[in-house]
Amino acid sequence: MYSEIQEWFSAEARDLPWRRDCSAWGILVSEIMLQQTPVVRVQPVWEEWLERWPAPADFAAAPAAEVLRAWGRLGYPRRALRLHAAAGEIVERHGGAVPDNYEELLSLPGVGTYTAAAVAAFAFGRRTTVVDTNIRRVHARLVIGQALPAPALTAAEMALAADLLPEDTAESVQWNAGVMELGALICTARSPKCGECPVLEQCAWIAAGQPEPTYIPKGQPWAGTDRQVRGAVMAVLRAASSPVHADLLWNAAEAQGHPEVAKELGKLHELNTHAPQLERALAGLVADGLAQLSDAGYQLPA
DNA sequence: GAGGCGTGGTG
DNA sequence: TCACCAAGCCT
Repeated sequence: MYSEIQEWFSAEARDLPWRRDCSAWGILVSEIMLQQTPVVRVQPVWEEWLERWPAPADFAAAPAAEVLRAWGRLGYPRRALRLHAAAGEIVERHGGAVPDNYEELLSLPGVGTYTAAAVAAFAFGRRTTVVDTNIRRVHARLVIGQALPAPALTAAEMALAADLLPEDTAESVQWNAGVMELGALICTARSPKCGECPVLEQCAWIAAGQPEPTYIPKGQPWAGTDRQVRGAVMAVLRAASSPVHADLLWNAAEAQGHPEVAKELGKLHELNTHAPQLERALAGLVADGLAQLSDAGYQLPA
C-alpha cells in the first residue's frame, strides 16, 4: 500500500504553508490550530501568527488578551491559552526551542498523543505512530472493512497503526503524512471519493460491499448551552479594548440574534446589584469563559 | 471513560 | 434547513 499512497501523495498533496520550509514552532502552531478546525480557516490566521510571533519567546511575551484576540474565530479559545502556556514552558525549560522528541512534546499543555507524534514526525523527522481522525478512518476502511472507526480511539487501533508504520524512518514520516492526506481529501467521512482512491483495489470496505456504520455518531447540543453563552461572551470580548460591563454583553447577545443567550445574560443583568448572586449565576453559566476573561485581563462589574 | 469545549461551511 | 463535521485535549 505504501508505494500507491506515496505516489498519490507526491502528486496530490496540498501546498500548505506549514509543509514548506517551516520552523518547528510553525509546525506546532499549525497542529494546535488544526485541532478540530478546518485548514481553510486556519491558514490565514497561521500566516498572521508566524509573522507576528516568529519564535516561542516572542509569543510567550505577548499578553493573553492579545493572544485571544489574534485567535479570532478559530473556536475552542482554550487552545490559544494552552499554547501560550506551552510557549512559556518552552522558554523556561527548553531554552526557547521546541523540544524535538515525543515525550517532552507530550508534557506541554494542550499537546496530546496526536500532536506530540505529529510534531516529532513532521518537524523533526522522527519515526512516530501518528493517529488522527483521518488515519483512523482510512485504517477502518482499508484494513478492517468498516465504514467508520470506533467512537473512541482503542488500543487495537494504536497497535494496528504501529504495525502498518514503515520501518524506515524517512518512509514512516511520508506514510503518516500520506495516509492523513488521503483521509482528508479522498477517504472522507461523508461521500468518500472512492473513484479517485489509489488503493481502491486493496480496500477491505469496498470488498465487503461498503457496509453502513454500525453505530450512530451523537451530535453535540449547542442551543441554550453554556457553550453558546461563552461563545457570545467571547465574541464581545474579542472586539473590546477595555473592561466589559455585563450590560454590553446582554445588548450584544440580543443584537446578534441570540434570544436564548440574551435571556440568560438578561438574568445576569437583573442580578447585577446583588453581587453574590451574580457571582453564583456567572459561575454556573460561564465558568470557563470567566477564567478566560480573567486571564485576558478583562473585568466584570462588581 | 464519557462528556465538555467554539465556530462556520456544507450536503 | 439543520445535523454533521473539521489534523484533539483534558478532566
